[in-house]
Amino acid sequence: MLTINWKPDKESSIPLYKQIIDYSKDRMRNGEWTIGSKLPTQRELAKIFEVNRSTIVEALDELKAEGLIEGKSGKGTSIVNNTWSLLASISPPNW
Amino acid sequence: MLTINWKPDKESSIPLYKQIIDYSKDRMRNGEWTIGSKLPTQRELAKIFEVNRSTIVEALDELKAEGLIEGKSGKGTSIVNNTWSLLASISPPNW
Amino acid sequence: MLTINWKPDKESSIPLYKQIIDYSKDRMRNGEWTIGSKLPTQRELAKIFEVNRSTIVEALDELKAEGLIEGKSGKGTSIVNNTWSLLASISPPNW
Amino acid sequence: MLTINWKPDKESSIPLYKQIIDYSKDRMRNGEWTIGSKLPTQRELAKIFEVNRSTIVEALDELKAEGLIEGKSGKGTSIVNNTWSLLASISPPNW
DNA sequence: GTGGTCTAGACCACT
DNA sequence: GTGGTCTAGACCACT
Repeated sequence: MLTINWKPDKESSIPLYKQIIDYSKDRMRNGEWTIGSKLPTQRELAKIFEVNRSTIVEALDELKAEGLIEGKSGKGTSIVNNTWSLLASISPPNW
Repeated sequence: MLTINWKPDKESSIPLYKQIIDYSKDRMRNGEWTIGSKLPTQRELAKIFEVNRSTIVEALDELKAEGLIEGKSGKGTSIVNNTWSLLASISPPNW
Repeated sequence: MLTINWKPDKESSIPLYKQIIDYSKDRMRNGEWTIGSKLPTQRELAKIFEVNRSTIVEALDELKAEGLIEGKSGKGTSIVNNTWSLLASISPPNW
Repeated sequence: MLTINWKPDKESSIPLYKQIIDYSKDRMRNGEWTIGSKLPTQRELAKIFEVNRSTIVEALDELKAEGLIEGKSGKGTSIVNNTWSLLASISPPNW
């Protein structure tokens, strides 16, 4: 299980769910969140980040849509990392 | 009639109507917009600032509420400046 | 113009827009809000009730759907009361 | 789950939420959306129609008020069709 | 000026 | 997970 000691900035003009997405991607890029590792449950994440669980759902939805994580009902959410997607969001390749 | 060559920044995270309020207060503080001078019509302001007229109405509403301007139906809007109000919004007096 | 000195209860489990609908219907039933009288503007109601204008719009939408009020762009909202509709919503007649 | 391949026309002068209401009623009239079938989630509909979820909610609110659909927290929205209501909105009977 | 429409974002209740 | 509620902000049409 991943450990997290960070909170989104509620004063920031960047939406909470986007801050969470960015934070998660950073962790994956850094290799801190490796493929196969499991995320805390949505309820736990909500407590850790001190946001509503719906905000967590919104962030995870996007990460799922980008193929970075995978959630199976009742089995938690895991990193299925996709290096290409992450690289692409930094700077597009010039092939 | 006052001349204006400034536009709010549509990319800013500061709401358009707030940028317009701030800009107006600055002009009054600077003494560029003196008591008694008339503002362009709402429609003209909308064109000048490149925003919707409703956004102008919203900004003028607040300036009116603060007693800085006064609008009479069919007679345009004029500065009735209130130095105290403006000072107050910089730093509160310590009486 | 109707005078209002009431605010919805933000702590209540009843949604704000529903409290506003109920309050409005009560005023009409009591005959305090008579046919033809004009409501304050949506923006004023928002200030009076200390809610967002969207919440006002949501409440007025329902009253409109029930044929109790009528809103005209640029001309405000008026009571067009329908006694039958109001009675029906208290208790169904037993004919 | 119902399949949808249609989008409201953003250029139309008919409000988006009204287009969505009309489209939905047509589907029900045609018998394509049968009683008991489930609609996609509000968030999915928003993506499909390329509008904000609030616009979806506005449309569903009306369909709900007309008794055509029913939404249950955490359980999605289903068609509870009311043929009379639909017929009535095409042309009133001449009894 | 004002009602109407729409977007973006967030939280809650209930499952 | 999903419907329901609410806020803040902006634009448009019509007067």
